[in-house]
Amino acid sequence: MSVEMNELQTLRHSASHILAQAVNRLFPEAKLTIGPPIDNGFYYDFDIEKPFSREDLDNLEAEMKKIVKENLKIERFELPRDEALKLMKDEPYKQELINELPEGEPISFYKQGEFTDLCAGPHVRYTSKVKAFKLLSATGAYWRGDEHNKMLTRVYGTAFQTKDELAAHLEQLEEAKKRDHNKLGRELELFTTVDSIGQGLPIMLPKGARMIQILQRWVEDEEQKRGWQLTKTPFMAKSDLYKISGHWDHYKDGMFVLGDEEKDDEVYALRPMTCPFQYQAFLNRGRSYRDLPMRLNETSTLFRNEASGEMHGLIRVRQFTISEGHLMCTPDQLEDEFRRCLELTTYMLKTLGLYEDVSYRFSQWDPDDRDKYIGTPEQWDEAQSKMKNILDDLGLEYKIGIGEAAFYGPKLDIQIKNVHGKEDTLITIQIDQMLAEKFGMEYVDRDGKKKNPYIIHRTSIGCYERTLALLIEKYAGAFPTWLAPVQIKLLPIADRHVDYAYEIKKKLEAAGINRIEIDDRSEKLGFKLREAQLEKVPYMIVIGDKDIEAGAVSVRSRKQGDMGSMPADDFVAMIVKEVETKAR
RNA sequence: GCUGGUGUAGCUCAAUUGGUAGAGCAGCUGAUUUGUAAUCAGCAGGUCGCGGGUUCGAGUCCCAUCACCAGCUCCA
Repeated sequence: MSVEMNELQTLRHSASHILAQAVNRLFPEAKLTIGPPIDNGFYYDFDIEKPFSREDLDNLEAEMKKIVKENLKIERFELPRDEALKLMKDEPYKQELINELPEGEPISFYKQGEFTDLCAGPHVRYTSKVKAFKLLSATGAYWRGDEHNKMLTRVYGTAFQTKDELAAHLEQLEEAKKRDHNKLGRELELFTTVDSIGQGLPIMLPKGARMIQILQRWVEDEEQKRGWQLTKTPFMAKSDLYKISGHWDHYKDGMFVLGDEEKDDEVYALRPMTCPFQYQAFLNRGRSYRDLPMRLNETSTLFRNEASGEMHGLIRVRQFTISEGHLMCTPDQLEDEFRRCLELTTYMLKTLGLYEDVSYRFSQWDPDDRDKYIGTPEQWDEAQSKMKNILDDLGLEYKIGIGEAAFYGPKLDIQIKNVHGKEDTLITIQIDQMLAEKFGMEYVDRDGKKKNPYIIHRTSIGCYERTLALLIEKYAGAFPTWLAPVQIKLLPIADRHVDYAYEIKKKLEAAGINRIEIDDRSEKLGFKLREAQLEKVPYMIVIGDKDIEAGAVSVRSRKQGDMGSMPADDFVAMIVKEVETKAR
């Protein structure tokens, strides 16, 4: 971390030390842990009885300003291990860190005024360099990111070279909040939640449900074109099924189990994944190599009993619907089929306008955490090297995520960041050579021998709820016309114009455009237009005497502003074309 | 699950040291019939998230619980 640190990171790192110094002055009982720079700022974790309040943060910020003003020199020095431990005798966490430094590695410290911290550096040379900073929040975080460890108090802050940059960043944070799908999606009446239904169980309102319907129809049609066959499988199964798949051993905490294992003869569970259900379609009869590749897709509703603190709007929920798919193939079909799965997701992402926003993660198992996975190290090596070859052949740029694999195999995860910068998996394509064996899935090969197929688990568009959430944030609610729950708002100026508005609506509907609203309230036109703008409608059509006379409509587009008057038929043709091409 | 924060009308927010809930917008009913950010008048709307407790009296204090938000951990 030390060597590659850029100027801004160095500045932020020093800001975190200034924060630690301020904490030392105002809360001398606090124990120091670590305080690195991060993407948009820095944090520092403290072990302290009572977590910091907003008021505490304000006081700390004031103290930090003092330290900056004191213009302390920041000096580096190194110590042998025994002296380092002695210097940090009141800092148990620092001692733990010192003890873990490998023999021979220098143990470096940075000193500014009365404050000294164990640190690899580098830092700015004087505290006065850190002029523009702000403490943002205080939250809990486990020591070393392990939930079995003590929870520390983490202070998040940010720092910039100049006050203007800081102000711009803070404004950007405010702007981001306005795009937050969880706020916007509720305001636009796409979804809501209800206390009595429970956490992570959103209600899709008509507009949100309509959007999901549009996406789903598009996805199912596109997949069908590409050789996928739709299945419909049950939402629940006996525990027997999950015992075969390994879910019972590896995923039970994440499942909603119906009944009591101790008392009941049979226990059911809602499905957390589609795999073992969809495999039954393959198992329906004997298969030969001629049946492969067998591509099965399903618009699949899943249930996962997420921990209560995990739920977040439409991004993390307990019931969701995924564009699921499982593909059974021979070893020599694997690469080509994997590529085709990736092409499909790329097509989906490009059409949605999210392609530029994603990054790729090659999620591998963690050999040191064997309990989390089924299969042997040899099987994992094989599956992972297969996947690596495919990814490298495709020339895909990816990072590696150790311990991020599914319990049955490695994954290519397509990651996306939400409006707050938090990353989630949008889409995943996985290679699995373990479950086929567990389920006795076989095909007869050319040589007359029975073999287990490779299975690709994949989604094309991800789960609809999460994808919708990202779309809300991407477009700030102003969806492309093909996706908009209301595409056209018709605004008659006076009552005598309402009939004509209905005529235009009929014309549009005859052409297959049916997401139309007529606002026939007796309000001033300006007011109606404002309302339509707040609803982020792509097209607003004003209808008055002149329009009726000319058989025209006055069009105001969200993108192009006032487009003037055009013949009604021309407008219909324009919209039809726009929706067909999914133009943004 | 953990740490912290927040719950008052559909939305945004008020309510003195504890004294019995109010405004704007939205909604509804009339009137108005309008060409680009708010036409006028009236009406209705809340067991202050839910449940206990303290008190003569609780939106306000205490306990418990549910939901929402940020972060951690976990994950699509």
